[in-house]
Amino acid sequence: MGNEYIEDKVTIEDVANALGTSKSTVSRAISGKGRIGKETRERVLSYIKEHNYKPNPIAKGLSESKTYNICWVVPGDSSMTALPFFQRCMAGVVDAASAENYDILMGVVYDNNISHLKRIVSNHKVDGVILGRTLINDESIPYLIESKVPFVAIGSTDYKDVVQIDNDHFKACNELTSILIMKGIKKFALIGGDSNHVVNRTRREGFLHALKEQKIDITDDDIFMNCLSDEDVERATDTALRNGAECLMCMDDGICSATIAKLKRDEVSISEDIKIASFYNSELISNNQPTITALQYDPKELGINACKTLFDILNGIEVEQKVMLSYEVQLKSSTQ
Amino acid sequence: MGNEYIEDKVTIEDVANALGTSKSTVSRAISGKGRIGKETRERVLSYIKEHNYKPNPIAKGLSESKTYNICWVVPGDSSMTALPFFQRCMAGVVDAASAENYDILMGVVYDNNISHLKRIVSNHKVDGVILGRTLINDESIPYLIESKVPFVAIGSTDYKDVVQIDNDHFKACNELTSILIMKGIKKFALIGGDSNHVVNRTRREGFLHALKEQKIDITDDDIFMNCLSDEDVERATDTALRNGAECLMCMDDGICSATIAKLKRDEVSISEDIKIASFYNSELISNNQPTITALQYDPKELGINACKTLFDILNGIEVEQKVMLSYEVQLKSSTQ
DNA sequence: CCTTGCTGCGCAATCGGTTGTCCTTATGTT
DNA sequence: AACATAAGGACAACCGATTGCGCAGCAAGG
Repeated sequence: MGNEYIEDKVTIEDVANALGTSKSTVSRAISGKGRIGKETRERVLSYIKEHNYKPNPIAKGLSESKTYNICWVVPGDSSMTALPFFQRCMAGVVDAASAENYDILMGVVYDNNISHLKRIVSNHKVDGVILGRTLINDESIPYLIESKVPFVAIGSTDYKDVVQIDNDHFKACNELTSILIMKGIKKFALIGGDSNHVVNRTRREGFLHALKEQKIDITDDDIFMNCLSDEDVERATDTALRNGAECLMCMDDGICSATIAKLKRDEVSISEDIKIASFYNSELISNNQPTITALQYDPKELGINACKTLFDILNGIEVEQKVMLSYEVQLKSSTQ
Repeated sequence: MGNEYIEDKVTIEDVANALGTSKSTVSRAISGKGRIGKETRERVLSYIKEHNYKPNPIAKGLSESKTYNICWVVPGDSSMTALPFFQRCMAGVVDAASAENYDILMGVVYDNNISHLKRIVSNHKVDGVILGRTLINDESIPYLIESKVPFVAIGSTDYKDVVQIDNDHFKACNELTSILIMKGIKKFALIGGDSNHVVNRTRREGFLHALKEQKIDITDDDIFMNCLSDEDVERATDTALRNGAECLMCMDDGICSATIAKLKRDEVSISEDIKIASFYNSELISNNQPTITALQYDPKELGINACKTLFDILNGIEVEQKVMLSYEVQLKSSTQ
């Protein structure tokens, strides 16, 4: 039973015996909580360091009712998680969690099939949950609320009382679009992704809001949502060009990358024949020639922020219900 | 302290009290181990089901010296993990682990910086480790051996006594190349990825072995390793074409996808002007027109297999030192 | 000199399970 | 009827930490 590799595991009792003290003294020396002599404390700490003792988080967790684990929920369909955004965001979560001696447990949900998440939460395997993205009718949110597990959503949602960390996609897309309008563009097309994702809906709204404000016309024929494959993007691009679009607004880096490839293949010159902008910048497009006008966010920052916020909640610290992180508009040659 | 959401947690003692039995009886009813009456067992089980009691894995883990967690080690640089292969492979690991009530803890390593992995292992947070890929001089392997934690590597390695699950890349690449030679191709070029990855080195060797066997010449000028960016691939493609290559062998789906894009942009007709094959098939290239000759593996199977093998090790079951999973050669129009 | 108060530390209970041991019954054998 | 045997279940120890409580020792105050 158990694993033999733990054979050389040092317990708090071993340390206590070796030092001729009690377990409580060792525990207090480590935590710094409770009353303990300065000298004793240092003696314990130096012994621990030397013998490489690490408290068993399982035992620690049992007595503290903690797991020292956080569930990171990602969609199981690879299309999203494969994006650099997600990788960076997770890196941020991992870093921030590690700093608090926490680890990341993968929760994989398929669209709205949240059985894996349910198993993890109902088994009490985590202290909190970070949702990697939000859907329009996200079943995981009501479930998490009902189960009372603390959680933070990366992305926005209409559910009430949900702590959300997000970039201000509405404002960003609105601003970028407005700038392009100022530059004289009058006919836009939007090539968008899965409309089931909140972020995509918000980006569309920010975009449309700018058009409305500046009284630029657009019809549904110029809006191509749910472009999930390269073929979808190609079809959308073809139609948009035929409809006389002056500028293609790509909803994310994946779509933009596919759009660029399509345009190059057709020898449509970016900036001369057609302008193009992306609502999200990443290495998928950042090395392109000509350079691409895009919105820049910091996904790692997003992950770090979400994780830190979750820790605040776990520690009973009041947190803001909704935090909007900054963004940057990067005007490049593709819209010159 | 702790989390309030656990407030409604039902413990084994609650169940025992409600049924007028002892904790041990409940425990034995659940595990099926030890002596327990059939009737009692069913009474307990039905109560548990009805009241949705789930044993606390932390407590269970403490008494069994288990964590019910497995560390899934992935490279932190997004280039690899972003590939569909990795996503599928992880899905397999998650599925197989879930089936045994195990969960996946993320271990993120940056090239050979394995501090995160070390923290997880030395903190005893997992029962075993699955390495998502192997490097030529993989520092994580000697560390894992030394720490005595059971682990399985997806991919091959020269380190001794390491349990490895892999596709037979050597044989597969050798076979595909041989077939293409039979079809009359005499001048190949290889566009390859990071030579620090074992899989890439093995694919190259399988490829070269076929050429040698069939006495087809190739020089270092026709082998382009370490193509990490699209630009690298484009440069390699240009040079290969100039050198008179008849067939471009792409080492993986990412490279192949970039190669296809480059060829289309240059209006080089695939199959007519140049033949092309990929050592790995995925949706990055599977929808292409013309269809692409490629090697097909089952990454999910790989993940499942690795996880099951790890469980065997944990359960003291003898396992094969090295398992090679099957592959399939898919001849399509790109090499007609 | 006795009381008060504080400090440092050990004892033991606790977290929620698992499992070896022992006691009580029911069953089977002669 | 007497006894051996097995089965079912309760008890308590244990996994490795944390933490409330209490006790000893010492300094300060009256």
